[in-house]
Amino acid sequence: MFLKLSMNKLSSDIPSQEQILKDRQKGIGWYVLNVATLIFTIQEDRLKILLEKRTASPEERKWVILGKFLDYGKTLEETAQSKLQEIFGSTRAYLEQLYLYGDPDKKIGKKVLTIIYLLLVPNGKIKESNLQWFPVQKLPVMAFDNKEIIKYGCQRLQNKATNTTIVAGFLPKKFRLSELQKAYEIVLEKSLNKRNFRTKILSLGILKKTGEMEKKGAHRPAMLYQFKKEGISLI
Amino acid sequence: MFLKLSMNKLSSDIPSQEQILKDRQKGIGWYVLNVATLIFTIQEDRLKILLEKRTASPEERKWVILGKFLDYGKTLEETAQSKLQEIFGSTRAYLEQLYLYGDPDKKIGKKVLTIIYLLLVPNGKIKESNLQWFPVQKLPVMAFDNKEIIKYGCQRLQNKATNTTIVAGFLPKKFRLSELQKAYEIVLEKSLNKRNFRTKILSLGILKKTGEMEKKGAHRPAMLYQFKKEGISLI
DNA sequence: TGAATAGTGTCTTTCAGACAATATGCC
DNA sequence: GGCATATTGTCTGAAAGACACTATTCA
Repeated sequence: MFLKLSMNKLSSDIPSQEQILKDRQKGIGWYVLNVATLIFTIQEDRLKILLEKRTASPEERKWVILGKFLDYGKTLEETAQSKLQEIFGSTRAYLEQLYLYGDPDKKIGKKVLTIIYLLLVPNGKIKESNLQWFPVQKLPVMAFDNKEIIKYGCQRLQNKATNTTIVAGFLPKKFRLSELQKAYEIVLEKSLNKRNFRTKILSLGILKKTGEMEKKGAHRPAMLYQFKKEGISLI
Repeated sequence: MFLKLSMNKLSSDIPSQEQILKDRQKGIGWYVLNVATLIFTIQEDRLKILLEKRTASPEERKWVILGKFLDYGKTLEETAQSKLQEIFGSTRAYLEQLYLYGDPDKKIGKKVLTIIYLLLVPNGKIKESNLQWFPVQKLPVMAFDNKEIIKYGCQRLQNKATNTTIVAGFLPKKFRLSELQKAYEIVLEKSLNKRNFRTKILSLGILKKTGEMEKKGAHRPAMLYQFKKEGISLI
């Protein structure tokens, strides 16, 4: 039955059974690639990650990292970002490749590879209902080994935050220096000295005043800054 | 013809044509994974990389990065290291995953993914004749986009050398401090102050004296050091 | 005027960088 | 002794860290 199917629908961009069998002889496996996205944001002064609830077994009702399989003709980045488009209706985000997992299930030979992407978004509203933000300090019951993957992602984020401006990915385009400092403090999980933070960040010459002030609350208004160029810099 | 073949040899660890076609409908592609290894060493006070000469077209006689396709039941690391075993008869090396390339050939949809691994080996003898060490400053004519990949690998190596002990991967287990300094100088492409280098590296507390001295040449003998633990540390 | 956050002055400690001296082997 | 590399002493200036002060808004 399925042989008929394969004859009719064989398209140029999919491998033939013949090729796969030949490759098997030569010790070459065929795989699907799961593009997994660790989508982080800062909400309520906490680092949060976006997760999805499983509706099918196995591990039904447990939570998982978002992911999407790679399709022919798409790049990895396009695939990772298309997730953002679905969820937020926007693709403004910092995006970075983290790690490819390819550990096989020794018994059957696993046919799924997983590439992890790190995405930082300014706090956004979710359009889908099966998704939810969770503080990384307080994750729900997670399926498979997803908890460890998140831990690894947090670690990389922290390392990167130590010597780059990566946390800028959490902020709007224009921001107060105290907002930037707060973002660092949340990610690094330690408080910073205001005087030293401001001196350091301004001495790098990567920020510029917008000229606009933000008046909010019963206190002195703050200058709004923005980065001179997109992307992250070393600090 | 090949349908018959597929019926006879269908094994449990390879995907069926039926599954691949179903996946195609759902926007899921199937790929082979090339595990590419950037194998670096230091020879004659230069950073060198191990390359292979192509014997088939296209790009015949041009040089390429070493690589091996991932097979079922193997891990990525195992695959990368098996290359070392073939070449040097040993797998002692520093190994680190760098980057997954998945940019498609827009016309046909590329079916090969490439994961780049970085490997540092102490200067070793090659068993195979179609391989050759090349200084990274003086690469031969290279096939495809391999030159850019090597450039990227060198950059990552340099970045990593700036704040870790990664260059230890080039040294034998026991070494002189001046050897270690030399390795840093070659990778970072700048000379370092002897006094400051020694103070810094010793203050980290990651090295210990072996008690052995190396007498070589008409000068004061040097203490041999070794790392307290395997792997790389921050500096 | 007081509460709250923005922004600055300045001292101390630490560390990177530079230069130079002494130590110990072999010939 | 002379050469070559190993090892150590010490000065200087820049940056990190800590503490305390002044500035501006609103209620």
